[in-house]
Amino acid sequence: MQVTARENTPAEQDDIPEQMQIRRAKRVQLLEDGVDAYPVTVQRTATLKEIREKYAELATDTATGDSASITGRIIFQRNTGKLCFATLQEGDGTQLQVMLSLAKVGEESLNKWKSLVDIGDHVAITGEIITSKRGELSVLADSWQMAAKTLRPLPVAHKPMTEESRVRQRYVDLIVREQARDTVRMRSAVLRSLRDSYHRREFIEVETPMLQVLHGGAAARPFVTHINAYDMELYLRIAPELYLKRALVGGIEKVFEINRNFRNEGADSSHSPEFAMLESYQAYGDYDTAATLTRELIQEAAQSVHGSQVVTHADGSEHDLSGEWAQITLYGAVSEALGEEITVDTPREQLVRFAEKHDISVDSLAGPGKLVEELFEELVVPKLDAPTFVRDYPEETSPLTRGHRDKPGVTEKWDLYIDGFELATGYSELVDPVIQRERLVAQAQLGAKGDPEAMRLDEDFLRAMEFGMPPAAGMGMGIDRLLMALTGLGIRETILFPLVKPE
RNA sequence: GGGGUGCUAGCUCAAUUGGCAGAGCUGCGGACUUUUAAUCCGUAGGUUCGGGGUUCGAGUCCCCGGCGCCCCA
Repeated sequence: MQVTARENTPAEQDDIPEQMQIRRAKRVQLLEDGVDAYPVTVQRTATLKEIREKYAELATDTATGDSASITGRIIFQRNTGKLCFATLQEGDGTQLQVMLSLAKVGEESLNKWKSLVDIGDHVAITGEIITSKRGELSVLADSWQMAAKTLRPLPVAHKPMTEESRVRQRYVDLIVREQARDTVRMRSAVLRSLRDSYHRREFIEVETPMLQVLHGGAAARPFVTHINAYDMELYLRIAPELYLKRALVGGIEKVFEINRNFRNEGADSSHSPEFAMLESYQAYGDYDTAATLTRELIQEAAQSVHGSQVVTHADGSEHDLSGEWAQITLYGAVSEALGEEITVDTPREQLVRFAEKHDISVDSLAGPGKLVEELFEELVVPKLDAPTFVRDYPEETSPLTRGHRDKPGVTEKWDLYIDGFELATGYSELVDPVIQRERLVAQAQLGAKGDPEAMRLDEDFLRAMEFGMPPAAGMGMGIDRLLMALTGLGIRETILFPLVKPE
């Protein structure tokens, strides 16, 4: 049948590719035949998955006598003269073959199928459940109906799309690539596992402000926005911490939040400007409590999505997350890497010499604590593949953290590293409002000197602290990074629609 | 921020020193009642990311811009 593009304007014909013009013409042809190319509903008595499960053991070349109405997107077509095959796919990727024969549907219906149906279209088929002579489970159509005509051709199913195309047109990626679909489902399963784990431990999930008058709770550059009603600047939050602590003051003793943070910094393969973050606080816990909880959350998530605490990454490598995890101290690890003992009392000049010896550039404003962390990141972090808690960070770099109960100069803080990147951090929280104020004032003074990452003074937060926050364990974990640790994927693969610059 | 590199048909990719812009799949026409990325025959499809320049001639060389990727800071 000759298809013409009769209802397209000349301008459209000039602008759009030939294959899209043809598909538009097929849509018009359906309408002229009195057929809705986008019916409000079609009959569906079974999913493809249900049929696959129910008839899994059907022998080759069998007619069941059972009828079903199914729907799906066509992903392959194999047309012969009087018998047509197509492979339908539904949302979870389940596929099922349909067959249309001249004998069953008649010449006119078969010709319409061959001339108006394309790969990518959603169709509805009613017919008998059979197996073909090659043994393929199929629905042999008595009738077919267009469910939704696709106007753009799908990419070649057996050549991978470029990474950029996959990210920019995730909807297409999801149609053609199983791993894209699996990743969405795995992320959902991980989030459900985390929530289940918290609920089993009687934590309460809350949602704290994402639009904030003051940004705080972390050292990061915020996104700035404007509220017309008050005619003032607002910030997108960089962390929920200061509000979750207010909740703790108010008596919500076990609290967690899973939501988005926004940081106006670099965007590359491991940093996204918006990212999902988990934070939780537990009254009368400390950083050891938080470490145990974090390990269990991750192990339970691994168990629920992989069925094992030994997770298999996309590249086939196995990573054992089971059992107790290594615990090292920051100063101990750096000392070992340097081959010389360093402590909180090691003078800055000596640390600078160590840095220069290992070709590590030094920020002229960096204090000794910051320098030790930089030495750690360069010399130790790349080797931390197995899950490792790194403990006891310098007070200088952790202004919201309690000083260590035994070791002067360091704080009760750990960072959790897996596969060489930082996945989570935990604290014995600082609850003394006087010390808290001193440290926040010092931060605000840094901000006044031009450090864009420094925190501002949040008087309302300090007022809350002055009402008394119980001793508490705190923990924060990047959800996107947790997905990376469980799958081995890049961050842009774990986020369904990552931010990309417009084309 | 610096360096390198890429952008060509709907998709994935070729194109020698600067010399007719191609292939596979997809599409379209035809054949085929058991295919599995069906097969066979025929055929269409291009602002080579955008703009400027050099040249008889630019996908290719130069300049400016856009969007990626890699490395470094």
